[in-house]
Amino acid sequence: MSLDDRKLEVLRAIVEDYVETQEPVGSKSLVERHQLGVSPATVRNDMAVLEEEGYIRQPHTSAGRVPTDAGYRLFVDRLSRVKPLSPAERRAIERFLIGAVDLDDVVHRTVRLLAQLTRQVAVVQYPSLARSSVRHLELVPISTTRIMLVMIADTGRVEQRLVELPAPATPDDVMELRRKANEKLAGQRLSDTPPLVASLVDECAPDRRGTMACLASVLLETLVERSEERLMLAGTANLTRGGVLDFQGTLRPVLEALEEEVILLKLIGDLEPSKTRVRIGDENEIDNLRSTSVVSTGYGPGATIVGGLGVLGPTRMDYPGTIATVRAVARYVGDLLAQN
Amino acid sequence: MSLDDRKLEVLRAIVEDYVETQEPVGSKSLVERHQLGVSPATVRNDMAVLEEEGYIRQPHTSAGRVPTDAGYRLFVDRLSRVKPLSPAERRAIERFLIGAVDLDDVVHRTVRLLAQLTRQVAVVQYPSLARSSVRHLELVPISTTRIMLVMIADTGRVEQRLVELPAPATPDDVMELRRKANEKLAGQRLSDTPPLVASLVDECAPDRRGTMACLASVLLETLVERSEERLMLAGTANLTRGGVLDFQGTLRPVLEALEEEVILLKLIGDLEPSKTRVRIGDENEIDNLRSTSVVSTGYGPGATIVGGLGVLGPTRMDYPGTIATVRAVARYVGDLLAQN
DNA sequence: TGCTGGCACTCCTGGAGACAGAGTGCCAGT
DNA sequence: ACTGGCACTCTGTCTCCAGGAGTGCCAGCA
Repeated sequence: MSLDDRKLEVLRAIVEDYVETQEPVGSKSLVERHQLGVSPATVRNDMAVLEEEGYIRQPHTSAGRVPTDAGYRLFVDRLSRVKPLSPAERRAIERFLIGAVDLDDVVHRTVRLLAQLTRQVAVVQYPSLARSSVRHLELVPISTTRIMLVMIADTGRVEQRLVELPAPATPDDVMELRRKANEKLAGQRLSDTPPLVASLVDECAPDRRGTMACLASVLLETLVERSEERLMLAGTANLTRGGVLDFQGTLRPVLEALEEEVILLKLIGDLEPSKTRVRIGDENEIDNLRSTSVVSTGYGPGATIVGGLGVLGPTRMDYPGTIATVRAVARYVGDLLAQN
Repeated sequence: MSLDDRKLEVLRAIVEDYVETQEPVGSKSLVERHQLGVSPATVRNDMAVLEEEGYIRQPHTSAGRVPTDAGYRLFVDRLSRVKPLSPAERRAIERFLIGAVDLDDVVHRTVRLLAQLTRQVAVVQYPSLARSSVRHLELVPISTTRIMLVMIADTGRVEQRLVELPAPATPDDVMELRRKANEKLAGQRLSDTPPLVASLVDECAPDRRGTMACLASVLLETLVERSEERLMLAGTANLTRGGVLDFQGTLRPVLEALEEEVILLKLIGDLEPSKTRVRIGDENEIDNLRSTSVVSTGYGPGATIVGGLGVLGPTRMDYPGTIATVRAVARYVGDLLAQN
């Protein structure tokens, strides 16, 4: 009982109409709005099959049909035509992103741009430290037992940590560590640093080795273990678009989920391939987000990926348009980072 | 036609009941729940006067009364009894805030704590740079025409800026500027730095003065003019508490306003006195927030104030409790900063 | 003068019933 | 295999009708 072409066409029409009108779509209006070349009765038969197969459902008897999560999935995988960005959108992206002075600025502009273009909630992850290389390390003594560690990554990300030393260190100690650490670590991926830091201690004069080892271990811990992901959110107001109709009842759980950085990272932080990923409704692992869809992708200079970005909205969303926008923005951001 | 004590007592009772039940309160239930010592009929007369004076109103004829913004204002100014925090709340504050390692961490914990305790939207401003002193300046050459400027303030705030130089500078130039700048600026308020930077250039050897002046001016511009306020938000999910009843219809405009940092800064950034400030409904200058109330106060180590924090919720809020919580949290945060 | 009980009035709320509209499922016909 | 027709079902909306809550006013009482 496979679906023939017309049935797929009917599904496509249902999805498109429902996304646009937000109302269950019936057989009659369907043939009126699309050139299907058949009568409503025929469409009804097709619909019955599609419902049987689980791609659409009726909110109640004698109402129109609404796509199910599976229906959207099929639509995204096989039916959606690529929707190229309008020139206006392209221009908007460029205008918005050029003139960014900072990594902070880039992320900030990007997330707002995404929210505005897709009219949904946008999330942008800062370039992941784990995927960055060390450009420079700076150690600033604050007191004898406290130093400020500033790391500048090649992605433009700058992290600072206040490091509490277990034992006092002289400024000379700190400066030596600073010099050595930069020699050893500059250009290295952050994830490769642990063995390097260890070897760094070995090269010290034996009488200073104790202090240095202690310093270095704290440094290491701070760099690697406390290296957090950061991200930025925008467009939560877009959740209220379409009234309380989306998000079955309340958008409370959605807002709650959006407050948890861990959750957001899970959503956009699957950076394996450079493909755009779409999670629809129940495909989300987070219970609070079962009524939403997430479109996410990785970005980075050239082919490497350093972070993720994406948008979140109701399952009833314009998938082709959203996917196109997310991809385009990710590419522009990548280019921007590459120039740096 | 001034209000006698009993009328004020009636107003207080109305506010308290309405805040609790979220339903218009009538004369009968009022005398049942409060020991007013008079009959419902008398209370009705008082209510008529209170309505006349604009402190309460009826949603419709023959419904109970609801406080107006003016009513809440009077309540806050003259009627609310101080509500001391419960021991549980005090403990929650302490437990939440000790163990913060970072300024970032402090702000992060604080904003979540505030949101959780007040069950409203919380906003915490980072210590304002304008009110901070320079502890240390670090200049890291990235290339000949780019340096990374890192400023560490006494409040623990760390800012970095990528500075684009108009002309190439040697590492020696940069190091000299770094040394001189630290000598001159350490311990100074950021707002006092401009003349100091100018004098700094004068002390340079004449042949380097050109480069240095150029460097210094960029430095100055970056430090002072691009010094932005930062802040953190939490608890937006709390806006959905109480259904769509609060926020006349939609909370859309509220969410929109909360996305604008400028607006948030206006809300909590009036740091003149160390008094807690309450803005009720229409008292807010932002149109989108006319149906909300904001309780804000300044915080800082000791008596000085370096930043603001506060919460935002429906005008129908527990003012005494919220005020007490905001004050207490601000004091704890101030103490925490003072220890640093 | 100030408080109280009583009473008529207003208005919201919720349930019941009626009706139009939209959409379906099925069946017989082409 | 598709189509037109028809009966059926369900929703949404409207109206109507009580029930209830609360008020405003008035006359009586301390």
